[in-house]
Formats: sequence, structure tokens, C-alpha cells
Amino acid sequence: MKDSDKRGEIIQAALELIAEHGFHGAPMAMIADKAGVGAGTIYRYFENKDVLITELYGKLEEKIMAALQEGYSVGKPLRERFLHLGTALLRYFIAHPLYFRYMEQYYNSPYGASMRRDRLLGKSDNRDIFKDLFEQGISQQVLKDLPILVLFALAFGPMLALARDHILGFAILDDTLIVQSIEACWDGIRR
Amino acid sequence: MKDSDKRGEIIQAALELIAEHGFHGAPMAMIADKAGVGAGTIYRYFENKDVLITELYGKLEEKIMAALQEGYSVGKPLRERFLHLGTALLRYFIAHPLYFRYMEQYYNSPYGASMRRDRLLGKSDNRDIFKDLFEQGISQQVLKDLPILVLFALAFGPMLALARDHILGFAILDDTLIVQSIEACWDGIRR
Amino acid sequence: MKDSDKRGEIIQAALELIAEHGFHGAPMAMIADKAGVGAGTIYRYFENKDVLITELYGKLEEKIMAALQEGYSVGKPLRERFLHLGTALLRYFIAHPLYFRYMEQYYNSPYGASMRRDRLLGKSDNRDIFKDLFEQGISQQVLKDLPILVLFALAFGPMLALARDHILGFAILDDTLIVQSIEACWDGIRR
Amino acid sequence: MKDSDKRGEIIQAALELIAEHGFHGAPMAMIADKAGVGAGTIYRYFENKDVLITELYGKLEEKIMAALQEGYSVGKPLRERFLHLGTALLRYFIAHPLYFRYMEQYYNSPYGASMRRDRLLGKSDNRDIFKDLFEQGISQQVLKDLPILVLFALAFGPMLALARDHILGFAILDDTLIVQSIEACWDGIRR
DNA sequence: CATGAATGAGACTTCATTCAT
DNA sequence: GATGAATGAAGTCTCATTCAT
Repeated sequence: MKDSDKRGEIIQAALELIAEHGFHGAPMAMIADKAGVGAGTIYRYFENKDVLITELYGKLEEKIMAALQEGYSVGKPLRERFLHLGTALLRYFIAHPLYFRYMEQYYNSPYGASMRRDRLLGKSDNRDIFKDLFEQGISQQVLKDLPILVLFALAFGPMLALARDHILGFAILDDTLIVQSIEACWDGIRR
Repeated sequence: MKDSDKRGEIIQAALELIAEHGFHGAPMAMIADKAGVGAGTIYRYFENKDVLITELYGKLEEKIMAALQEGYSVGKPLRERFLHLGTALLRYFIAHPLYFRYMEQYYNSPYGASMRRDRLLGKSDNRDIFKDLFEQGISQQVLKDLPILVLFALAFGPMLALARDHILGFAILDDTLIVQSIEACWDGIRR
Repeated sequence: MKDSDKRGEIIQAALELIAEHGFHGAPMAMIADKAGVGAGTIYRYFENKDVLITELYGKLEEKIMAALQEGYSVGKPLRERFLHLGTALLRYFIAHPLYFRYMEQYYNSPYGASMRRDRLLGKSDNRDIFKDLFEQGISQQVLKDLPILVLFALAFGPMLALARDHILGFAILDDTLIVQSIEACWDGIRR
Repeated sequence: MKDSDKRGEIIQAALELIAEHGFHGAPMAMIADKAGVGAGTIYRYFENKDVLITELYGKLEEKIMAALQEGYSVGKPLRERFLHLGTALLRYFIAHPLYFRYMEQYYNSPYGASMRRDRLLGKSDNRDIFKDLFEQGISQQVLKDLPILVLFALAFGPMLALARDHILGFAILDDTLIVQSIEACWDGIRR
């Protein structure tokens, strides 16, 4: 409990600071401060800054996957399933802007590239929920017959762009717009 | 010519190093080294690192807009115009991976956010070519009646994701796939 | 004690180096070296070089004011009080040549000018001991009826010049000469 | 003529910049710019920055000595001669604040100390006009029997302090005050 | 276990001086 | 002679990481 406690404080502090100021605007000392622990203490829980950053990313990803699976049923029609996942993802990011901004930073950095590389080479792990959906869609001839990665791009590219626009205040996505946008994404990938 | 020489070397070195290692993985000393000039020389051409970074971004943007306009005619049908622009953009990024990675870094950074903010507040400048296209499409009821920003997201989100995937080696986009992808983007935005 | 330790070492090193070589002849790295600490350590105690410089000046000023007040009594005649303060000041500088040279540097620099400006605009702080003396002298018609600043110049100008001459080895001020000099200063300001 | 021209421009530019911003606020490039010459050109006239600085000081000193000698007659009484020199000096500095500020900077710097040292060891050169005055004053028992250096301090210390106060805007010395101040200096040195 | 003071490598930037034109 | 672009040493300051307490 105690252990988990400090670890959690550190992760939360890192999340907030990095999401807001970027990796380089969040020195370890500042993270420690915000977490209410000594600077050296971080190193008892995380080997170094890189490990902290990577682990935090993993945690956020888990949370998101859990959120997406809520109310998700593989029994429903593909379109419905996609709309569910898409709107859930967009809503989740909008509800958790810190998560989004952190993950975006991570993704657009050497970390992100090597993570994706690792995943392609085997550790496909979690994003399977989408992969399954797309593969079924292709084999059922509901989706365009394009490489999975292209479908990913067509589906997630707009969502991430929209989330960013909303969070940076460039656009305001209400529920109607969210649904319309995800439907448009569906139009992009469906036959 | 002389002047252009050093200035060009510096810009090229900055482009390569930042595209590959990010802003923080490209110290001024390293840029100077790669450019084959003294460390202080950079400061004869650029007031500081920020200015260098911003100016380089502007240069790349100009080049891209020029490439897009090649062969572009406002007289053609909307769909054709969109396909032209989309494939041209995607091809350009694939042909110039350094440009793409540099611009991506810029975009996902405080620089990018403030630049976009500035543009929203008046300096609409160059991207008008797309804005015009979208506005016409809406008024002619060819495109979905969504906010311009959402159309931007639907159109560019996938393109950027695809360019990234290709450049990082996760996918290989041949010409067929490029056209198919852009057509899919069109499906996303058209009514 | 521990804290005082490093902080004190840094201040002492800065004092010695700056007194001897001037602000620009005393890089932070040299100060750190002389203090026996790492270069970055200085910044734990002083936000930047300016702060270090200013704080050190304040410390020295305090010490001097304390030394002047030793044995000083407002009950004694004006002349005696002036001679006390003058000889004490001159002796103090001669006994602490580093202090003098440091303060002189500070005074003759942008720091000094802005400090004096600040003081004129309210923060009259410590030097009041002299101001009081001069104001009483004027109102009792013992001193010349000149602006306080002129009396300051007449009194301190020679003292500082003498201290400098002594410290640079151009003159040797023994106790007799010190007293004679201060008496001469008195002749300059008295009616 | 040409030669003299550039040399003069350089000296004037150095004077203005250094007087206002200090030695370290006046880079060679800035001096060259203000002088309207190339940076390298300065080195055709002055071996390096130190030489430029020192030579400029010498020039200013000459000008001052010339100004003091105007209307000065060794035939007049000592007091009158002193008042003449003192008021002339003070007026000169007030009329030429750049000269004063430059000379002050020079004096309070390693340059100044070594210059004075050199002078004590033989090169007494110009300041003889005051030395003569003080020596006569002592032998005629008009002045206090103190070392020449002490008389210098008593006489010049206040003048320099007053000039500084005036130039920095802390005091306003009108003609009456100038005369009164110099008379007070006389009171300080006379028997 | 936890701390946080200390470290020093390394980042950005300035500027006196040189030298090819 | 004159120029000013180029240089690189040196200066200030930051921060990930360690280690004595």
C-alpha cells in the first residue's frame, strides 16, 4: 500500500507535468516535488526517467483499452462495434485531456517509434480489439480490402486530430459532432 | 551564392538531425559540425535556435505548397481536385521523408500549437487551397456539412498517419495504395 | 552548520575572486572551483550570478554598518561622532581590503547605480546613521548648509579614495594619518 | 586625413558605447558598426581592444588637462588657483558626461590600477599641475602638512563623487553649488 | 527505505580576433 | 588598405542521477 502510494503519486505528477510542459519541461526534481517525495525516491521505483515515461504510457494505454471494452460486444454488427469504439475513444480523450496529451507526446518521439516497431515484431498485445474488428470486416467484405495499417490510419488519424483540436481549444466537439465524425470515419473505411 | 552556401548547409544539417533525433537530440554544436561550420557561425544566420527551427519549418511549408499547386486547377471537379492534392501530398512526404518527420516534430510541439493558434486568429495564409476546396464542397453539397476543422481532420489525419507509417517502415505505400487511401479519405468527407 | 558551510565557501570564493579580478574575471566555474564545490552547486544557493553578487554586497554592507555602530553614541558631540564613524570606516576598509574592493566594484557598476536609485526612492534603509548626523549638523548650524548629497560627497569621497590608495599600496595609512585625514574631512563639511 | 578620420570615428564610437554600457556592453563589432567601419578595420588602428581602451583614456586625459590649463596662472594665489582648477574640473565633467563615465570605468578596473602603479614608478607626467600646487601649498604652510596622496584624496574624492551624482541624476549641481563644493574641498585641505 | 544536496556533463550563446577577398 | 564572415574558446545555467545521512 505504502509502496503503491508513492509510486502512484510519482506517476500522477509525471503525467500532469509532462502532459502540460513536455518531456523537457518536466525535470525529475519537479516531478518529485509535485509528487511530494524526494528526488532520489523516484529512482527506487523507476530505474530512470525513460523507464518512468514508458511505464506511464503503458498504464494509460491499459486504462483506455479497459474503457473501450466497457459495453463492447463482439456479437453486435461491425458498424455498431466500430461506432462504439470510435466514439468511446474520442470521448475518453476529451474527458481525459492529460492522458491524450501525454500519449501524443509519447507517440511523437523516439519512444513511440520504437514501441510501435516492437509491437509489429510480435508483441501485438492489446490493440487486438481493433485488429480483430478490421480483419473481420475485410473477410466479411464490409470494409475496404486494404492493409490493416491503412485501415488503422483511416480510422484513428481523424480521431487523434479531432481530439487534439478539441483539447487545444481549436474546436469544440459536442456529442453530435463526435458521432458524426466517427460515422465519417466509418465511411472512410467501409466499402 | 556564397551566403546561400553556409546558410543552406546549416538548414540542411538542422533538418537532418532534428528529423532524426528531435529538437533535443540536435544540439547546436552538432548541427554546426554536420554543416561543416563553426558553432558561432550559425548565429550569424539565425538569431537563436528557435528562429532556426521556425524558419526551417516555414521553408518546408512553402516547398510543399508549391508542389501541391503544380498541376492543380480550380476548374476541375472537386473530387478530382481533392485526389490530386491528397495524392500529391502523400507522395511528396514519401519522397521527402526528412521533410515529413521534421514538420511532424514541429507540429507536435509548443511551436506548432502557437503557430496554429496564430493562424486561426487571422493569418490564414497558405493552407487556403484546402480551405477553399472544403468550403466549395460544403456549399455545393458535395461534402458533408461539418465544420471545416473536422473535414481537415478527416482528410489529413489519415494522410499523416500513413506517411508516418511508411516512413518509419511499418508499411510500404506503392502508388496503387496511395490512390486507394486518398479515395478512402474522400469517402470519409463526401456526402 | 552544514548549509552555512557550502554557502559560506561560495560567498567567500566569490568575494576573493571578484575583489581581485572584477565581475568578469570571476567566472562561475572559477568561483565553484575555489569554493571546492561543483559548478552546479552554486545554483542551489543562488538563483544566478546577479543574485550572488547582490546578496554578497548586502552581507558586506551589513557587516560594515554593524562595525560602525560599535561604540557609537548619539549622545556625543557631532564632531566626535563624525570622527568616530569616519575613522571606524577607514580602519574597517583597511582591515578588510577584500570587502572594500568588492564593494567598490559593485558601486561602480550598473548594480550600484540601480541600488542607489532604489534607495533615493524610499528604501533609505541603513545609511541613515550618516544622514541623521548630517541633518542634525545642518540644523544645529555646525555643518555647512549644503544638500545632504554634497556633504556625503565631501565626507566619503576622500575616505574611499584613501582606502583605495592604501589597499592598492600607493600609500600607507597609519593610525595618525587616518585620524588626520578624517579631521580634514570634517574641516571640509563643517562651517 | 583619411586615416585620422577612421581612427577618430572608432575612438568616438568606443567612447559613447563604453561610457554608456561599460566595457562588456561594447563589443568590438558594435563599436565598428557605430563607427561606420568594418570590424577588422579597428585592428588596423589598434592592436587589440585593450590598446584601444587605454589609448582612448589617454586622449581624454589630455583634453582635460588642456581644459584645466586654460586661464590658469601660476602667478595667482594658491586658493584662487585651486578654486580655478577644481571648478574647471567639475564643470568639465558635467559638460562632458561621456568623458567622465568613461574615465570612471577605466579608473575602476584593472586598467586603472596598473596605470596608477606605472605613474607612481616614474611616469608622473601630466598631473603635475596639481602636484606642484599641493607641494607649494605645503611648503608655504597654506595647506595641511599631509602626504600629497592624501591631499589628492581630499581634493578629488569629493569632486568625482559629485560629478557622478550629477551625471547619474541624483543631484543637480548649479554653478553656485559647484563653487560652494570646491570651496569646501579647499577647507578640507587648507590649514 | 527515503531523502535531497551535490555533481558535472552538456546546452545555448557571445565576442575578440583572424584572414580571404 | 578595408572588409566582415567565420571561428571557437569560454561563459552562464540546467538537470538526470548518485550517495551519504
